[in-house]
Amino acid sequence: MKKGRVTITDIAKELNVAPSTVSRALNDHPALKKETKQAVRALAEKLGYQPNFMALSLLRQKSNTIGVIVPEITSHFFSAIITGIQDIISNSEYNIMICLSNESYEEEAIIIKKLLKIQVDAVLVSPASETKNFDHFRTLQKNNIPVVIFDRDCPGLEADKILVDDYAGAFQAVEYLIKSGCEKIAHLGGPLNLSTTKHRLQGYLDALENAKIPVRQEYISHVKGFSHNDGLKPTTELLKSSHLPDAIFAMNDSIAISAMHIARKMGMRIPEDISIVGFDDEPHSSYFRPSLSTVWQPVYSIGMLSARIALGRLNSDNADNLAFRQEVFKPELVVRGSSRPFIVPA
Amino acid sequence: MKKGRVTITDIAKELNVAPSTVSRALNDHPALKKETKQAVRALAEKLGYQPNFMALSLLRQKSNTIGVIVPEITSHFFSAIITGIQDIISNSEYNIMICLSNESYEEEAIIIKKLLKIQVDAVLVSPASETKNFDHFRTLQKNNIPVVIFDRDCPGLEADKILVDDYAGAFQAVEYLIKSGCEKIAHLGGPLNLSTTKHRLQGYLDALENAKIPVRQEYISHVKGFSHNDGLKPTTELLKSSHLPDAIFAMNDSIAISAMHIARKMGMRIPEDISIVGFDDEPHSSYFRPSLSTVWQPVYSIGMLSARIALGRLNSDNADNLAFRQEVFKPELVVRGSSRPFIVPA
DNA sequence: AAAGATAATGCAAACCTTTGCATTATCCTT
DNA sequence: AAGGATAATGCAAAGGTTTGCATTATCTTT
Repeated sequence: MKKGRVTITDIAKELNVAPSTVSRALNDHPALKKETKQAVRALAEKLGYQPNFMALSLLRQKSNTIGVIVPEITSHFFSAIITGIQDIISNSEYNIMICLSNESYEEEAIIIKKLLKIQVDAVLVSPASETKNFDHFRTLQKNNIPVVIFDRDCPGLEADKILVDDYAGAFQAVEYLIKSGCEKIAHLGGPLNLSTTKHRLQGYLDALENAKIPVRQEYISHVKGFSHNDGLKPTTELLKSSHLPDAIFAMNDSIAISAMHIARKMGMRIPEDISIVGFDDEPHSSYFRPSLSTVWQPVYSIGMLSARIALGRLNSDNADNLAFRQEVFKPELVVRGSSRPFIVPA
Repeated sequence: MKKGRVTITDIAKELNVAPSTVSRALNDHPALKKETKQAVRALAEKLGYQPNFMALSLLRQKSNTIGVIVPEITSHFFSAIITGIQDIISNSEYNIMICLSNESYEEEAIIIKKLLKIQVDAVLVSPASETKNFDHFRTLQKNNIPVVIFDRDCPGLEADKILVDDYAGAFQAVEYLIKSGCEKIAHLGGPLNLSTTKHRLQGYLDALENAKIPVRQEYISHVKGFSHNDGLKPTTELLKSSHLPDAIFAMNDSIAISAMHIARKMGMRIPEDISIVGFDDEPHSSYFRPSLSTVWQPVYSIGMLSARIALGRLNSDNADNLAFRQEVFKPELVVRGSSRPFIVPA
């Protein structure tokens, strides 16, 4: 008995042919007798031959692996994007390697070194909230590894980008709040160096200005994290202020939920006393009471398109000179019970 | 200029030594002059030498990759487990490859073929709900790939297993409902071939029997999926019945949430008219109103332990003859607002 | 200084597959 | 039947690294 896997050489020996012949038979090379091909294939089948992936990788200098870097995976937002990516990539010859930066620049840099080491063929990345410098992404590009940025933009970095029009989403949400009669609209925002939260803030500001409502700094707070617990303290402080807001536009659903929680705890009625609008439209958001008004994003599509673009870069030979693509998805306001109704006039 | 990456041979040529010497220098082989080592290392550093991962893989016949198969990733449950796995593996020499079976046996089988093809060193898997036959996992084992099963058991399969005592969790939950005064307790269960939901059902049944409460078949329904929407119809039917239950024990939080939703829609008060208890303790569950009583599971620990056990198998040489480990975590009942209070007598 | 011991390095195979080029076998044509 | 054309297959390198064994260089000892 031979040890280990069946190799092309095993088949060659048994058939008294050269390994190259076996290789050609399995790859359907034209200059080969039909009988030879059939004999080789039959034996390969019989022995359960499986090509050695590592040998192939070494030969082609190609790992057939695509790296995906996300800040975290426990929120629905990123897990849904990843599902979209998976669904596209799993139908290709590539495998994906998911890495978590935990919103840390340092971890992100380490991940990139790791991906460089295993020689991934492409990288999809949504940068950590801490990340301000993008040279590590440029390092990938210098090594001829295409980089696709999704959701969170990297200003100044030349790369394919799949983004969401956070500005428009925020503007729309705040405009709606204003039209529904709110005047004292607060914003629970996120880190300022993150494109998404920065644009949401800008949308908020411009919607106010557009309606000639003066901006009040005490209505704007910047939440440290992105999960429920992170929103509790800022909301509490906001609602303890002497100038009580009549609406809160939160940077995401989790924060909006914790705002709802605190507001109710303080005896406020939603939406009668205060309207609350989130961002993301997580699946459970519609099950809260009242159900959460929010801004929907096409998460699954973001994932799929990012993956498709990466595959496109990998499959076309002239990929390098192709201009970078930048796609911006439109989010959509979903009005539910946590904000006052407002019927758009015909 | 040389093309492509710097190799060990490039360094060797420039220093007029053999590639083997360079290799030994970089690996700190004892039989090498200090000066040689230093010279090699200096040049390697200067040229930015990076060992070729594929060549190493080929040589060692080892991909340094661990496959992880989960049914889905959008629920908090699996994404938290994966985070636990990641946190352990990322500190090792291994990389992980996450694959989604979408609860499909067929996709699971395809994934395993793929993992076999890329020659992963180990596989962590939580089988799809459809999966009844485990031969594909045995195929992995036959190829000397350790398999670690987590959360969902595979009866009859010999492997390392990290499970949760779903039976105890369910029993505890239902026992509590009984003690809090509920008598007509319904169960929204899952697929019967899944160990987790089967054990939860059994815990429910035994808790009733233990309290001498007769089991009523019309109180037991089997939900097709695991997400909010899947629970709507079964709950509606349950609550339309002439024998209205005074409690619902749902197989997970999402289903419990949709049960809460429907119950309230039908005008029932929670927990006055009906108590509702879930399973999983997802982060947002405590933010619902009323907050959801549920059974907490140590998701992160499940992930970490699974990963540790896999690494253990890979690192010990005598791994094969080591007995399989089976660890069963204890879940914990978390009583919140969706069920009637009950103070345990001292 | 020569022999023997030891330290330092080189050679080549191994891991597995593909592929350009060389070679051999087969066939056709005159 | 011989020459040339063509069909079929083999050889060997390449991809990058490690490692057992062989070899060379250096040192020690008498």
